[in-house]
Amino acid sequence: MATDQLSVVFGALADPTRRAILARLADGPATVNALAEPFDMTLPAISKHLKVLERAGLISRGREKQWRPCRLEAEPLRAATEWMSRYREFWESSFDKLDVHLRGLMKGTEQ
Amino acid sequence: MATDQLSVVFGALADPTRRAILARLADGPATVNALAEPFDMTLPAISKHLKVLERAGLISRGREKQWRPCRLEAEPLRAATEWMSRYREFWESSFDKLDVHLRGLMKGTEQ
DNA sequence: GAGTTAGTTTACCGATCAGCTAATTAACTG
DNA sequence: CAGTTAATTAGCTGATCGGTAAACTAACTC
Repeated sequence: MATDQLSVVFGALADPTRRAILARLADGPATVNALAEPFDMTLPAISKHLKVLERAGLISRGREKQWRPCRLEAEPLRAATEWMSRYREFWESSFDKLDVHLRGLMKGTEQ
Repeated sequence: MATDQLSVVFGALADPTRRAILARLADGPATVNALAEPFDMTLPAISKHLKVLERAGLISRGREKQWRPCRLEAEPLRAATEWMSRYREFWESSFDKLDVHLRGLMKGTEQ
């Protein structure tokens, strides 16, 4: 996968297990075992998913005794949302959609 | 990659070439060759990227003489944005961030 | 029909991904 | 210290990804 920030974030979100982990963390920090519990998957697999999320900046990890609690870091989602917001006008209404389309045509013909 | 709609959309966005193609299509429909022009990449490579975008529902393709014009279909971005909006409160302000964190702790201790 | 333009398909390649098992590290507990 | 709990690392596998070159299809043009 590409290594630019946006690609890494979108890539991290492109997996239902990882999205579910983020959803769980929205309720507060959790240990790796707690995060793994709902999934029919080994702990190393979860550990890898967490590493992907960490690389994307979507979680951070602490140290507390023998636990490494994970916490949600939503900041990268701001950049991702901002990128998508550029296209908002295209889905907000069919009117906008037509409007944008016509503007595109006008630009193409230099009028 | 997982085959659920959200994963396919996020996966399609996790590549700078594909995001650039979408940006180009925001200015209006374009042929495959026109889309390929800015990239130092062969046509089959672009063709594959377009297939990924099409599978995600982010573009549609027509037929006009010997051309297959691509057009932006931003609707899937609505669902993606909606999914992310759940986390908006986590990045909007540090106050909200603290607030949400405290709510999480309270939930954890059953108070 | 021959040639050209637009694009896709096929087959291949090396790299990365998502999962597993087994082994290892780190910290607590008796 | 021995044992347990929490989590990571290492090494393997099969599948997918992103790219290529070569061959092919489809439609237009002379």
